[in-house]
Amino acid sequence: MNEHYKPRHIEPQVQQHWIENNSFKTTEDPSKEKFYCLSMFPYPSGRLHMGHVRNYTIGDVVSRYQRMQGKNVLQPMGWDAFGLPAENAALKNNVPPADWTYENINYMRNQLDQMGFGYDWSREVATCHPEYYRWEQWFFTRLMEKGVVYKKEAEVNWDPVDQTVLANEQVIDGRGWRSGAPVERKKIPQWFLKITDYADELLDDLDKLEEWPEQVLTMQRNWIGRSEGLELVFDVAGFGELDVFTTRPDTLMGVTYVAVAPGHPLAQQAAANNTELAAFIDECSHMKVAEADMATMEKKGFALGIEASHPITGEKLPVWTANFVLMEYGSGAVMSVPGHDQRDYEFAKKYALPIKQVIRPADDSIACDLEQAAFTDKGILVNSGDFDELEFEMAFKAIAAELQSNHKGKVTINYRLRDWGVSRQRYWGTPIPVINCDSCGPVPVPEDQLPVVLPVDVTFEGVGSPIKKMDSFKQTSCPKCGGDAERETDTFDTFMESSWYYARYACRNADTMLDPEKANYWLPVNQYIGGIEHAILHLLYSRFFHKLMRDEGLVSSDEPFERLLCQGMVLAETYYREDDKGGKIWISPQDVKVERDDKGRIVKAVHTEDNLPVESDGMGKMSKSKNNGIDPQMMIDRYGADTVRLFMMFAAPPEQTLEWSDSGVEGAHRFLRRLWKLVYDHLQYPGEIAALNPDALDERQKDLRRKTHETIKKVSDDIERRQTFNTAIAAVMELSNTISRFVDASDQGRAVTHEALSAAVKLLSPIVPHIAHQMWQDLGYTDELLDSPWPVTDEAAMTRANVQMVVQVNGKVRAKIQVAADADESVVLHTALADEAVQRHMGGKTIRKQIVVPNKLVNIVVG
RNA sequence: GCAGAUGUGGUGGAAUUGGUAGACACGCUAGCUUCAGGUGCUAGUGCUCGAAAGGGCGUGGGAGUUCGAGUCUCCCCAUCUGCACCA
Repeated sequence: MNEHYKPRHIEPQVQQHWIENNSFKTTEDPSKEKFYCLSMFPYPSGRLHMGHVRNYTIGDVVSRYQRMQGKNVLQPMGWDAFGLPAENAALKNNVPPADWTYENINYMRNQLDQMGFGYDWSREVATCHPEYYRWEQWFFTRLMEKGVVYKKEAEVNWDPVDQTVLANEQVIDGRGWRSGAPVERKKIPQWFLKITDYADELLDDLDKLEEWPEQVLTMQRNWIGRSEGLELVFDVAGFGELDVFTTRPDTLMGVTYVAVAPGHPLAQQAAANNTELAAFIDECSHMKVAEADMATMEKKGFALGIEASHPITGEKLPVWTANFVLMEYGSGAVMSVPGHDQRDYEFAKKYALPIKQVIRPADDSIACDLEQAAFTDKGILVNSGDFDELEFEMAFKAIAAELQSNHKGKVTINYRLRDWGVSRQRYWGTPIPVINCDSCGPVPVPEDQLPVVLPVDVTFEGVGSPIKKMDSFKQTSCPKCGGDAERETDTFDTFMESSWYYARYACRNADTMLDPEKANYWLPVNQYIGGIEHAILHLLYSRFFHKLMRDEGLVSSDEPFERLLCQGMVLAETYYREDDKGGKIWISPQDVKVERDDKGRIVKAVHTEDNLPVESDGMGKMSKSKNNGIDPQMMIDRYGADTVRLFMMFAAPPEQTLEWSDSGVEGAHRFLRRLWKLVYDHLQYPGEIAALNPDALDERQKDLRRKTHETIKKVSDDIERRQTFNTAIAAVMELSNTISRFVDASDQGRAVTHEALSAAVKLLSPIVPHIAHQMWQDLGYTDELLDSPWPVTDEAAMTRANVQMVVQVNGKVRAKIQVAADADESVVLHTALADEAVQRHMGGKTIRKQIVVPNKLVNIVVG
C-alpha cells in the first residue's frame, strides 16, 4: 500500500476493473429480490453540471447500498435528448441539432463514467433516436383510436415579426427574445391528451404513495385542484346562456357583476360595435400566456355594456371583461362577489362597483369590515332572502336545490387541472404521427409506416422549424383514401418522452413499446431521484402515462415510482462589479479571494487578478447568467471523483439546497487522506492480525468496538430509512476520529482496530467507491467489495454498564451524573439530589415535582 | 397572485418520538513540525459579564401550551422554488 492517497492513480484503475468485470450489467433474475434505482435522465446540454453530479451521486449511493444488501439492482442512464437548446445551438453555431446532441451525449457519458457511477449502459436510451420515439408515436396513434386524444384551438405566444411561436422562456418583458417585438396571443389548433379523464384516479392514488415527500403530494393535490361546486346559468339577452362555475354558491345572493375572459365569445360579440372595448381586448392579447404573469399583472377590466340576469332574483347585473379571468379554466366566466372574494373586492373598488354583504362571521370574535377588505371565511348567510341564517353546507344544498328545480344550475366537480397540450411548433422533437387529409381529416399514421422519422440533415435559417417548409417531409398520401395529404409538422412536448423512459429501460431492445414480462419484473421503480422542480409536471405526466400504459396492457402496476427523493439545488457564491452604466458584471467565484478578520468573519472579497474589491450578492443557483457555475470536470481533475462525491453528500441533506464551498471540498479530501493514512499506519505493524475475541477485551477496546457497532447501526439507518447521507458521513468521521485516538498494538488492540477500519471502509464504499475498493484490498480482503455483504451490528458489543444523565433544576441543566444503565428511579433521584451543584441551585426550596426520563434526564422542580 | 418549502454560532449543518442546542466539518486563534505536489499534528473557538469560580442570554420576530419547546399551536417577517411552450 502506498503511503499517500493518489486518486488520479486509483480511480481509473478501479473503473477499468468494473468495466472488465461487467460489474453493472443487470439481467432479470426471478430468484433475487430486485431493486430499480432511477435518477432523472439529463438533457444533454454539453457538460455535466453540479446539479447532475449531486443527483447521480445520490442514485449511485442508494444503488450500491442496495446491492450490498444482496438485491438485484438496476441503475440505468439515458438522455432526454429533444429540446429547445439544441435548436438555439444550431442557430448560433450553424450545426444540425442532431450532431450537436449526439456529440454532447458522448462527452457527458464519459464524464459520468469518470464519476464512477455504476450504470448498466447496455440499457441506455436517447429519446431523439427513432427506435425510441417510434413507440411513442405508436402509442399516440393507439390513444387516438381510443379517444384519449383530441384536437382543439389553444393560445400560444406569437412573435409577429419572426412569424413564429415562442416558448414562455423566449418571451422577455413581453417581447420576443430575438425580434424584440411585443408578443401576441394567437389561437392555433393543437393536440391534447385527456389527462382530466384520469384526474380522480391521479388524485386518489396519491394516497398509495406512502414513500413520497408529503410536500410533493400536497403540490400535486393542489395542482389537480378538485373542487365541488355549482355550475350555474346567467341569462344574457341577445346572447343566450352564460355558464359560470363557483365553489361558493352560498355567496350567490352577493353577486354584483359578472366577469368574462377577454377571449370569451360574449366579449368578442360586444366588441364588434364598441371600438374602445375592442381596443381593451386587443391590449389584453399582448400578454404572455404564462399564468404567473397573468396573476401578478395589474387587474384591469372593461364594461361590456351588457346585462345578465341573476339566476334566482332575475336582477340585472352588469357584465365586464377582466384580464385576470382565464379562458382555459372553467367556462371562462366568473360570478363576482366583491363582499366575499378579495380579488373581486379590489376590482369592485377600482371600478366603483357595488359591494354587498351576504355572509356574516359565525361568532363575534372574528373580524369583518367590508370597508377594509372582503370577508372570505365561511359563515352565516344574511341579506339572502329565504337563505338567511343558513351556514355554508345548508346554504349550498338549498341554493343548489332551488337552481336545479329552475334548470338554472347543477352540482358539479371542477378541476384546476387542464388537459395536456402536447403540440409544439418546433423542429427538434418527435414528429406527431398524423396525416392531415382534406377529405378524411386527421388520420393516424398506420403502424407499418412508423416511425415517422425526423429529418436530421437540416439547416437553420433563423426562424421557424425547417420541416414546416420541407416538402419531402410534408407531402404524402392519405392512409385512408390514398389521396394527396400533408403530414403534421408539429412535434411533441418533450415531457412525452420523459413520461415513459423509465419503463423502456427495462426492455430497451423490445420490438414493441414494452416487453410486459421484463417491464413487470423491474417496475415499479423502487427509488426515483430528481430535482424538486419536477415535483408537479414531469411527475404528474409520468403517473398519467403509466396509467395509460396499464390500460393498454403494457404494465400491471398502477403507479410508476414507489419512493421519491427530491434533491435540492446547488448554489454558489455570486460576485459582481458595476460597470459605468450601473449594470452588473458577474465575476466567477473561482476568481475571487475572500479576506477574513481574526474571528473568521468575511470582511471583504477581492478579484485574484487585480486585488481590488468585488461586491457579493450572496448565494445563488449556479447559472450562466450569474457566472457562478463550478465545472465538475475541474473538480474531478483536481481532487478525484471520490472527493467530489463525498463533499456533495456531506455538505447538506439531499433535499435541501447545497452551497458549494471550495474549502469544504478541501475538507472532504483531507478526510479521505486521513482515513487512508489510518489504514496505512495500521498495516505497518509487523505480524498477522489476530482473530477478534470479544470476551478478552479491556475497557478501551470495548469502547472502540461499541463505537464501531453504533456507527454501523447509525449509518445503515441514515442511508436506508432517513436518506440523510450527511449524517451517515459524520458518523463515520466520528468513528475515524475515535480510531486515530486509539493506539493499541496488542493482539486484541489490532484486532478491534482492524474491525473498525474495515467497517469504516465498507460503510463509506457506496459514497467513495474507488478509494474504498483499494483500501478493502489493502486490508487483506479478497472478495469483491461491490458484492460484499453490508456489515451487521453485534448487539452484545453495544451494551453499556453506566450511562450519563443530565440533572435539571427548574428546567436548567445544573449537573451530570453517572448511574448504572438499569438503575431504578429512586436510585437515580437519590444520586441527583446528592449532587452539590443541584443542592446549591435548589437553594433549600421545596420540591414540587420530580421528572425522570430513563437513561436521559432528571428535572427537579422547586419553588 | 396562487401553491410548496426554508430560516439554528463567523460559515455549511447536527439534535430521528417534546428531554443535555451547536455532533461532524469549514473558517479563525495559538503552539509544535519543515514534509512544501493544493502541508501534517496538538489545543481552543455560540454571545456576554467575570481574574477565576461561576452567572446571564441564545435556534427569523411576537404570543401561547408544557416540569421542559429548535421541535407543538396561532400571528407576523424574510428568502427560495413551481405555475402548464425551459428541461
